[in-house]
Amino acid sequence: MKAPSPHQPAFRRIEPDARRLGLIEACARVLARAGAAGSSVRAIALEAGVSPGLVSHYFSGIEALVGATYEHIEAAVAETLDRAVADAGPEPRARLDAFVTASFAPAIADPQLLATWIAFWSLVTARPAIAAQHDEQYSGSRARLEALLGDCGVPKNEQRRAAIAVTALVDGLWLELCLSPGCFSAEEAGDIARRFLDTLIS
Amino acid sequence: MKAPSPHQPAFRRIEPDARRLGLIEACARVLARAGAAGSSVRAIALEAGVSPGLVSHYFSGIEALVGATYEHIEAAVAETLDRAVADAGPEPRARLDAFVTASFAPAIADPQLLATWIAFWSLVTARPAIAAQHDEQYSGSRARLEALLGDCGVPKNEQRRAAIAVTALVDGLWLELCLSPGCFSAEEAGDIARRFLDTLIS
DNA sequence: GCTGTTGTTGTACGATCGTCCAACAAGCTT
DNA sequence: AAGCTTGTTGGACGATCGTACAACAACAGC
Repeated sequence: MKAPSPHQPAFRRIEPDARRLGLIEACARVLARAGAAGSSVRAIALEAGVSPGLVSHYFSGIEALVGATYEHIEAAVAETLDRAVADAGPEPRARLDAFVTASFAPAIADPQLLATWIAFWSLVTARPAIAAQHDEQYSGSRARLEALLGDCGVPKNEQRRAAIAVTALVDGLWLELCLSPGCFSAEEAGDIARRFLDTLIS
Repeated sequence: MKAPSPHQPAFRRIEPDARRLGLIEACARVLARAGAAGSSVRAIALEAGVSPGLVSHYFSGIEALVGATYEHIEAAVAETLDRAVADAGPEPRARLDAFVTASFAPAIADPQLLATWIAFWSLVTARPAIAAQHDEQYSGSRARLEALLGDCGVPKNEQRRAAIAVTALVDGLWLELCLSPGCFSAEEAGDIARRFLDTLIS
């Protein structure tokens, strides 16, 4: 029943990097919509407007695709936070406040974003490569936070511990904000986090 | 090749509640070992030493089994924490310290325990019943913490916010401790949490 | 010991999973 | 315009999934 139109291409060839990106973004959308259990190769390929076989062609398996998706989303989150810090101006404490405030903005504290994290976390225990990827992401995130804290006068020998604490508090608030959005508001989460920063810096 | 021994029963009938519990504990072990993706009805039945059909007989589906497993594990965790608080004696601050310290003890901050949480979280977004179960667990946990904080002199109008903060910090530390155990130690996590309590109470 | 109840088994079923690969066609090169 | 490269298709494949159900057997009551 294909319409034998004069010459409508059945598909378009796309530059490999662009195709990879399209699959990664489709994976993120399916994870957000259907959760980890409903994110099959076929569902992702359909979302990307592509044949199922292409997933195997670009990724060694669906776990590799989830890993790449996590990496991509994490980079986007980090860029969003960095931009918020940059927009806050030169004052160190304002930059730190901007960091935690942006962590609870709608684009970040998004239940659908949590789906990608959960799918990734579910692989951390079993797959050493995924665990290494998580460690790298965590230490990178912590390093940025240590720099912000250092600018606010936190002594070097306390930066590591302070960064661990702030990361944990922000992540814990973020997680709960995603899991049950009605329990407390993003503003409240930001207030809690900023008040904690007061105790670290004063 | 079955040994036709004179009369070895092929199976034993067990009281329904005990059988339910056996399936729940088997589910927890499989989740811990194989993760959410590897926890099939067959794997759980094998772990429980039982036929696959029995799972359908006791639970409406595998999601219901995961929900019941979460409920069971969460109750066990709460009991462990309550016991630690009770063993700490009457002094309010010592009881609060015992609560956070126990939260990072090996039995609680266990990567295998995280698998149950992740499997459960992956259902929260899509299933309203699971979301309600999570909300109930969270508010119960927070209520216990509010009482401990109140005993330490935290004013009533600050208890809610303080409990949210402590829960988030402890959960964030717990999560990271499970995901990459080598990054920081349980003792360090306890120190961070107790120091945070100092700032809330003083 | 016999019988009735019912907890339990084991399998069949259709659906869906991830992976693979030969054939096809889009678009650049000549 | 013809050929070539290769990105892409689409279905086949075996494995595994969750569920349902008829047959069976363990155990209590008689």
